[in-house]
Amino acid sequence: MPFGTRPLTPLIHKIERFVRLSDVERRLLQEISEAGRRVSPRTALIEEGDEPPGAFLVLEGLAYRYKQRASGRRQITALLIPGDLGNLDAPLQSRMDHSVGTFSACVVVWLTPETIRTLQQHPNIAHGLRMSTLVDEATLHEWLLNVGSRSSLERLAHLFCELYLRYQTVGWARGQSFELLLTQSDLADLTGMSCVHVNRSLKELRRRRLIELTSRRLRILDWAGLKALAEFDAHYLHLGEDREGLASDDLPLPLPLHNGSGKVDKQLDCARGGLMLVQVKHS
Amino acid sequence: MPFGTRPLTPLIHKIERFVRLSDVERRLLQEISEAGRRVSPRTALIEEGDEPPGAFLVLEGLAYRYKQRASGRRQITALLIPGDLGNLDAPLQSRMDHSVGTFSACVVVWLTPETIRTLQQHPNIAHGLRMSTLVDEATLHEWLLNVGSRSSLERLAHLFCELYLRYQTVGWARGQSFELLLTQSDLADLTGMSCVHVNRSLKELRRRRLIELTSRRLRILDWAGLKALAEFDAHYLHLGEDREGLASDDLPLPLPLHNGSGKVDKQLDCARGGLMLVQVKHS
DNA sequence: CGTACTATTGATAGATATCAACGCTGGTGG
DNA sequence: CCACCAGCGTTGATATCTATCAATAGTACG
Repeated sequence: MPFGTRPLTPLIHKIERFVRLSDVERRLLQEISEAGRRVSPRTALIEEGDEPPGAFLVLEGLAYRYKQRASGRRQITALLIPGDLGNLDAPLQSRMDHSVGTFSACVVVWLTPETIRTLQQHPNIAHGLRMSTLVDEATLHEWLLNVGSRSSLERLAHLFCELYLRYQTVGWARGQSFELLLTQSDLADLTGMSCVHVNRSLKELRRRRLIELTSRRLRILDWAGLKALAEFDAHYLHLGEDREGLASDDLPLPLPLHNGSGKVDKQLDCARGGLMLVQVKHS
Repeated sequence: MPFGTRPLTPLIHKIERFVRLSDVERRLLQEISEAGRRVSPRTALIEEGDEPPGAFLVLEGLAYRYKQRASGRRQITALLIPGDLGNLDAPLQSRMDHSVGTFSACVVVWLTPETIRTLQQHPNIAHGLRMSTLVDEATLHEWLLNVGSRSSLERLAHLFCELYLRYQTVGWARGQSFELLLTQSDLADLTGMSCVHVNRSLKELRRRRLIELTSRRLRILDWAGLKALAEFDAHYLHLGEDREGLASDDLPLPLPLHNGSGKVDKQLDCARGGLMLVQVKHS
C-alpha cells in the first residue's frame, strides 16, 4: 500500500497500552493495517438502518458516529481517531442504529467477520480489543455526563482535554497542540450546543488564555486551568499505568508507551518534536 | 430462597428475546437467580474508584449507574430494571469509573468471575449476554442523543417511552401504566435538567393529556402522542422480532415472549391483564 | 404529631438558541 | 487569471428556555 516507509499501525500502539503482544500477534495486526483505503472528507461510511458492513479500523484522519433526528439536528456520539475501531460486533446486529462518517480525509480498513474471528483467537489481541471496547463505553458515559451536566464552557474544555490526550497517545499531538479537524458546527453537534454559542464559548476560552485556536490548530496554553475548568479526570481513557503517575495538574508530557523494553521509543520524540512517526522496534 | 412459587427469572426472558436457550442453559440461569440478596432502597452498591466487586444481576427493583461531580451534581447514565446485568467485564477493570446504587428496594445477585466464565461457556447464553451488552450500549447512545439534542419535554417523553417498553418486556407493566420508582429529582439527574423544571415539564405532559402520574404510577394516556413528541423509535432496544411487527403508532400490547414452547406463560398474563405480580415486596 | 423528604408554585436571573448580517477564505469554472 | 460561490467564522439583537431562589403544601413514616 501506498504510504511510504510504513509507520507502526496505531492499532498496535493502542492495544499495547493494555496488553503485551507477541511478535506473531503484532505482525498480524500490522498485516491487517496494510489494507487501508482512502476515504474522502465528509463522507458517509455507514448509514443508520444499513446492514452493518463489518467492522472497521481508522488508520488516519477523523471519523465519527452520530445519530440524526427528523429535524436534521444531529448528535455526535463518538469521535474515532487513528487506532480506533468500530462495529466490532457487527455480525451480531442486523441493522445499524447510528451512522458513521468522516470529518477529514481518512484511511480506513474494513474487517470481515472472518478477520475478526481470527483476531479473537489470539488471546492478547482479544483481551486488548475488549479493553478498547471498555474504554469506548467509558467514554460514552463521560460524554453523557459532559452533555448532561456541564456548562458550555466546561463541555468544550472537557472535549479538548480528552482529544488532546487521545491524540497524544497515538502520536498525533505536536507539543501542546493538535490539529482540530472540526468546524464550530461540528463542535456544536458534539456538545449539544448551537454553533453561535460554540463560537462565543471559544472566544471566552481564548480570553481566559486557556487555549489558542487558529487555522485548525488547537494549542493548549494552560493545561492545568483547562483541566480544572472541565473537572477532567483522564482515568476513563485508560491511557496506561505509566501515565497514571503523572501529577494531576502538570502539563502531561508524552511518556513511554508500555513496550516492555524499558527504553523510550521514537514515538516520543515524534509527539514532542513534531516529526512523523517512524517504524518503532519492540523487543 | 424466599420468593414463594418462583416466577421465571427475568434474565431468561431477557436472553430469550435474542436467542433460544437449551433446557440446560435455562436451568443454569434459573439456578443463578436463586442467590438473590435484598438491598435497601437508596443504597450504594458500588462506588466510583472501588475495585469492581464482580458482576451483578438485578432481579427486582430499580437500580442505576451514575457519575458524580465535585459540585455534588450527578448524572445518571443507566437505569437497571429486573433482568439487567452490570459489570460483566468487571474482571478486566481495576477501578470502577462510575457508581451504582439502588432507587427502590432491590433483589440483586452477585456473580463471581467463575460464574461468568461458566455462563460464557454456554454458546447461547454467551451470545445472549453479548446482545444484552449491545443493547446497553445502544441505549447509552440514545440517551446521549436525548440529553444532547432534545427539549426538556421531549427528554421526559423519551425516557417514559423507553421505560414503559422495557418494563412491559419483563412483565412489570400493568396495562398502560407502570410504577415509576423515581422522584422528580431523580428524573432531573437522568435528563440533565433541574428538578423544578422537571416538575413543570411533567405538568405540561399532563396538560397535554399524554400521561398521568399520581402516587408513583405513570400511566400513558396517549402512546402515539408521547412517541411522536419524543421521536421515539424502539429499535435500539432490540425487543425482538415479535415486537417489530407492531404498527408504529399503536399502543403496544404485551406480546408473547419467545419461550420456545409456543404457549404464553404466566408472566405475560400478568402484564396484559393488569393483575399485580404476586409475591413482590416493595417498600 | 413532629420530621424529613417530595411536590408545587411564583418571581427572577442567567444561559443559550435563534435570526440576521457581514467578512473571510478556498475552491471552481469561465 | 479573475469572478463567483459556498462554507465557515464572527458579531449583534432578541427571544426562549431553563436554572436558581424562596416559600408553601402535601406526604410518608416513626
